[in-house]
Order: sequence, then structure tokens, then C-alpha cells
Amino acid sequence: MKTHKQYIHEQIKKEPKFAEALAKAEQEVGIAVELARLRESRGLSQTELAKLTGMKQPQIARLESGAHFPAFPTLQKLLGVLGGKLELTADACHLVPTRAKLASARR
Amino acid sequence: MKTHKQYIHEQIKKEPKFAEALAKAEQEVGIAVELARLRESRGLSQTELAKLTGMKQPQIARLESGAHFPAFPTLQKLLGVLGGKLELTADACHLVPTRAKLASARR
DNA sequence: ACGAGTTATAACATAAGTGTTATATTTTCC
DNA sequence: GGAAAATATAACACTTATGTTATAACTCGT
Repeated sequence: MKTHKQYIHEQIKKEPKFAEALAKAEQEVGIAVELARLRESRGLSQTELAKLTGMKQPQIARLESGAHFPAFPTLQKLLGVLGGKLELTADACHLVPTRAKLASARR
Repeated sequence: MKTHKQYIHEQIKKEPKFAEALAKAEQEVGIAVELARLRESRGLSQTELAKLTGMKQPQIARLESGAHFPAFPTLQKLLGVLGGKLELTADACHLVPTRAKLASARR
């Protein structure tokens, strides 16, 4: 039986662009998933986070689904509530949870 | 004679929105200026950096002028060539020069 | 003062992200 | 299994960033 890794490896051999696309996909998923994790670690629902940041729930969902990259000001709004630091390099991107200035304004 | 700080302070008293606008402006200028500094520290011209990143010189100029926030993928392209890490929190943003993987493909 | 290289501006088409509302789908808990 | 909360999708107008070309303005060295 073929492993996932083996399969990926073959694809890359056949189609070099695959690697690029994969890396991009993983990055996007990366920040998306980390946003969700950070929010959950703070015990907030999407709706609550939305209220606290002045955004709407579907926008949070969109970001966490990796539909697109969050823009700079959006990230800062989120970080303001979630507490955390974004670290971005050429090939990786992650959110580091920092102070847990947790939302008093809960539901 | 009035100092710059005094002036700013007065403005904020008169017009609360001023503080907000100022903070925003400073952030934008922040990343913009740091991008320029990082590029210069690597001894690259805008044109060279543009070539190395597959962008065009005016786009580099635009970013360094603070006309707008660079988007995620743009930042990663730049970091790939300049070497550096972006650190973003709710109220600050700076580029940290790291490895100086300097462009062999000079002019 | 000239010319080369560098940086800045302007303009416009395209792409990507946001704000918003409405509605579906999934989870959770009784 | 049904209600309530939570999350996801879809659609649309609007804003922001990019890609591009052309061209202006500035800086230096000669």
C-alpha cells in the first residue's frame, strides 16, 4: 500500500508545479488553522471573536477556512483580542500565543 | 516655541480621531521604512530587488512609500530575497533582519 | 551641465480581501 | 431525535493591493 508521503513524492516528480502549489496550500492552511487554534485556546466562539473585533462571524469562518490570506489590519484586529504574535518568514508563518488578555466582554 | 510632541498632544485633545489616524500612519510608515532599510542593508537597489523577487521597481517604491500594506504573499517574496522575519503584534510591526542570504544574481 | 542610475508618481486594469446579509450545515447537549 | 448554538457557504457590492507601463524627479560622478 502506498503511503501519503510516497504519493506526494511521485506527484512532485511527475509535475514540478505540484510542489509549489502544495507549499502554497500548506501556508494558507497554516495561518488559517493557527488562527482557529488560537481562538479556541482562548475559549471564544467565532461569533464572540467577531463581536470583540468588530468583524462578522462569516469573515472569521472564511479566514479560518483558508479561503484567503488575512490582510494586515485584519490580523492586527485579531491579535488585539486574541493576544499573540505573528511570525512570518519566506517559507513559514505561525502565530505565537502570548499574553492571554482574555476578553472580559464575554457573552 | 511649541515642540512637535506638544503639538501632537493638542491635536489629540481637540480631535480624538487624530490619535487613531496617527497610529495607523505610523504603522504603515513603520513597515514601509523598515522594508527600505532592510533592502539598503543588503546593498540592493529597488530595481535589483524587483528583479530578484519578480516584481517591478514601482511596486517596491510604492511599498516603501507606505502607500499601502504589503499583502502576505508579497511579504514572503521579499523576505525570500532579503532574508528577514516579520513580527506582527496588535500594535507594532517590525522586520528583523536574519540570515543575509545575499543575492548572487547581482546586476 | 550631462548622463547614468536610482527612486518616485500617475494611471488603469486585474486580482485579492473585506463587510454584509441570508441561509445551510454541523455539533452539542437535553 | 429535537432545539440551540456554532460553524460553514454563497452572493454581492466595496475597498485595498497588485501588475504594468510610462514618465518625472532626484543624485552622483565626470
